[in-house]
Amino acid sequence: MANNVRLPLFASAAEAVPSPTAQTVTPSMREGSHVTEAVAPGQAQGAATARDDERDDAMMQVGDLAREAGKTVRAIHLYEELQLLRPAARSKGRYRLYGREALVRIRWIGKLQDMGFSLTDIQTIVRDWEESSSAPRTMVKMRELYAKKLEETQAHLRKMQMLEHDLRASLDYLDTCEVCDPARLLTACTSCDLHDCQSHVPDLIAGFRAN
Amino acid sequence: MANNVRLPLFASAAEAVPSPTAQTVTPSMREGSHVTEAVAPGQAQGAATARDDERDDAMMQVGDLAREAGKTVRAIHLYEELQLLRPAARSKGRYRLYGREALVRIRWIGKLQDMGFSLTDIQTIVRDWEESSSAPRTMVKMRELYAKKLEETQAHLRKMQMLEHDLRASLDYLDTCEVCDPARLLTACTSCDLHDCQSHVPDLIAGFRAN
DNA sequence: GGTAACCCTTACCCTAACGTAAGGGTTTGA
DNA sequence: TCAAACCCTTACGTTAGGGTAAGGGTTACC
Repeated sequence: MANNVRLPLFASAAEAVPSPTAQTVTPSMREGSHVTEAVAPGQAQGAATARDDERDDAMMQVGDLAREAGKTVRAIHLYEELQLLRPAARSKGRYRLYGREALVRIRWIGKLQDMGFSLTDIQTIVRDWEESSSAPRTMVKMRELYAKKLEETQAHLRKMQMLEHDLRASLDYLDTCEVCDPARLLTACTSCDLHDCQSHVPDLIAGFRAN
Repeated sequence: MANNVRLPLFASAAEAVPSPTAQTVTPSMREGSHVTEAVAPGQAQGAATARDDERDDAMMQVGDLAREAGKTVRAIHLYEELQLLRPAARSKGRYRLYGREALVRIRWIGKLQDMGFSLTDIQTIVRDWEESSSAPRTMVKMRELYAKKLEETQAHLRKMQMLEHDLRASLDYLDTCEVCDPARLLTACTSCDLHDCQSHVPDLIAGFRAN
């Protein structure tokens, strides 16, 4: 489970506000379609199949899911290819159909990615889960994973906080420059004495001319 | 300057503890070598050329610099190719030679990367700096850049803190699993009532079975 | 029954930041 | 004067997470 990789920072597209161009965003498919329910292997079978069509669990097709999850259809296809996500069913014409848990799943994937798990890492997690032969043992395993990730996350937070501090220091430093004569060149900066903490120029400033 | 890209999280190799296999880490090159000083264009020329060989500013070659900066030689070559870093001089045999400012520069690059700037972004920054015709105007420009990045960084921090929270919640939740009977299967979890906050299973847990 | 808006599968494309290898000089210490 | 340890340039390889396009069905609605 490869660590030491650059992590996501400004990526995940939150919730994706439904674009105003799609006024008639119908759930695309009426309830009465012929549908082949994909019974999850090894799961309780005849549980609750027919009696749950009260709310908004009308089965989405992939485009709807993508919109709601703030992902692209391609991404969802990819997750499926990697066995991270399975459509709950297929329509007569082989359209993928999803229930609301798919949203939970996709958000879960997104959060894991944001924490720095690669899709390959997530594949491993999913496989481990599916091959589980003992609930508590699997849970403890997952706990360890999360515990480790928590530490990494905290380390990352500390690092980012230092960067935040560096940025603030630089902004402070640069504030002074506004009173400088626009005719001056950068070469004059070395002998500038306008800045408060003369002694140590912030790293993010020093880097500019260290070449 | 492309925003919305996944940011580095656990990447940069800090300071790279000099590996114990390299006991004889000599600065590799005696002082008296024939060296062509690369006079930075447009910089003060006959400033301090001969009278600064007291300390440890003996000119490093690329391997030394790499070690001290915790980067690979390849990375340094790349930075040079992208015009982000220039060797202070070359030896007679065309070896790159660097002073200590190169370290400042590399660390600067690293911090910018960690904040989410791509090398291409940094290229732009460097170009802007080098083409500057007014110190304060350039400084203000850089300030704006940093100000924007500070906001992004803060947003990222908030996000990561939420993830940290999610992780903690999951760890709490999973604590309970240790008292479970190892013979139980995951399918039994749906009817488990051992967890404290029964009502909402944490996202990072719910995701496991939402498939 | 026609058509716009979706969806399906397959498959090649793309970028960033290096990694790695090849073929050949350079330095330095024994 | 020789070898180990560096370094140089050039250039192709790699990985992750999708993007995009092609060719061809499906659905829903009029």
